[in-house]
Amino acid sequence: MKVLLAEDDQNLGMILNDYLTAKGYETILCRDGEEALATFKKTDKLAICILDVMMPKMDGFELAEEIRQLDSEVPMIFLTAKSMKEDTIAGLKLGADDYITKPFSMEELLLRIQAILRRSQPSEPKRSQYTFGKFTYDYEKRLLQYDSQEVKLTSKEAELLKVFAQHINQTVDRTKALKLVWGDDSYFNARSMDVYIAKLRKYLKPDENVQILTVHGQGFKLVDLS
Amino acid sequence: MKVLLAEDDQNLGMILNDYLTAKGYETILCRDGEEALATFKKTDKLAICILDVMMPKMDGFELAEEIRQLDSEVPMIFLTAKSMKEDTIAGLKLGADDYITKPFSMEELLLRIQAILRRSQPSEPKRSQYTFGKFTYDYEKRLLQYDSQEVKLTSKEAELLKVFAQHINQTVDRTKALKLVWGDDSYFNARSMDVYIAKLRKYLKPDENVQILTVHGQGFKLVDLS
DNA sequence: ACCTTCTTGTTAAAAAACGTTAAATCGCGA
DNA sequence: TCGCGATTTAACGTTTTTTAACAAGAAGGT
Repeated sequence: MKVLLAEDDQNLGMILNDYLTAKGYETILCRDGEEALATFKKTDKLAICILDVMMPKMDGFELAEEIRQLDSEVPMIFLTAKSMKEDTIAGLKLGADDYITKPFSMEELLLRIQAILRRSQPSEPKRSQYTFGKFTYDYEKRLLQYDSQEVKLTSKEAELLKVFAQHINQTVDRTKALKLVWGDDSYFNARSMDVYIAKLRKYLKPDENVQILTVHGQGFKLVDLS
Repeated sequence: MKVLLAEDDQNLGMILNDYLTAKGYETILCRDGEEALATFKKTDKLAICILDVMMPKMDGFELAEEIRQLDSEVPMIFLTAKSMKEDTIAGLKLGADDYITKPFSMEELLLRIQAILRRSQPSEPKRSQYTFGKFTYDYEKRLLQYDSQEVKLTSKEAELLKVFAQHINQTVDRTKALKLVWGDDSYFNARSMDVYIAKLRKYLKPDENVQILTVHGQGFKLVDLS
């Protein structure tokens, strides 16, 4: 179980790191917000993020916002210096699942982590195989199958389809998809994505119950109506 | 899913409000017992009430009693200042479903809300198909059908029609519709909505028994007279 | 009833977003 | 380096949404 730990205080960082490691978590400790964001982008299957609010370069709130853009599911816990009401409000608006004020005991933090993970567990496990309509899509193999037909996808096609498959029947924001697949959302990447949307639609044509709908001004939605 | 929130502490009120809103609930925050009771009376389909015990004008217990008079079903959770045994006992007598002592984590409250809602409502499957008059409307497919005709709706058209379809024969406030479809209710969005109302009316013309009536100064109402 | 003010209806034009196709460029293995 | 598939850029077409302007309707005061 991977835990992202963003804490600039060397001392507290080490303590948390050691404690959570001892409890069986695989922790990744980052010393500032930017480092944490970079780590988040390149780390798969993070179970939870524990973010200090006060950090150099990028504070916990900015960090949380960026992370939410990339992943609307991953739970986050804030570490706040005092019981600052504004802090907790700001944090909760960003979709934090909990917050804990310093000083706190390790047990307390652990309990909250466990409580949150217990709940977020039943949310579908990260697969690499998806089905929608009459299709089977294997992300690892980059293979989209229908009846006995199969199409080999390129890496961008595969990444993009994975994003939609993971959010089936939910609209995925353009910027979110762009950040997940292209890393950032520039104008040209956006146009590039439009081209790829067209490609995916072509692949999905054989089953009319599966469609990529566009939500104008917002994003796209892979719907399965079968 | 509507949640009535009765909490006089401005700060905690906002935190709860924001958190639950972020989690997808439609919260209505009231600052005292009387306001909460008034709100309860005029609000339809409340899923659950979260009541602070200590409040001005009317405390949580009185409020609970009044609410029970009006609705013997609606679940209630009490927020108590301390782990006061008498409080919890008194509350439970009034038909409370749960109580939680301050301070508590958001996570904890959410879990309890979910637990109660899970058992009080076998989670009705969310429809995406509606019928009114001779029409069939499928929100997911964005398809409005009449006889053998069918119209493909744009995303805004689809969203707006869904809002009306979900409140058939009830008037929907302008601001409510605006917030649901456009995200906020600015002047320009309001004018935009008027344009869309016209579009929907055009689509609905084939069946004169189905109409979008305007409730001047308030909103619109989709009526089905057949 | 008449006037005023505010709200809503209607239509057209402007602007923004998205779709499609093809050409240009990139990157990598032969 | 060449070739080739993958990806990006460009150009142009289409659709959706917003904005504007004006007409019509409703509400309230005199």
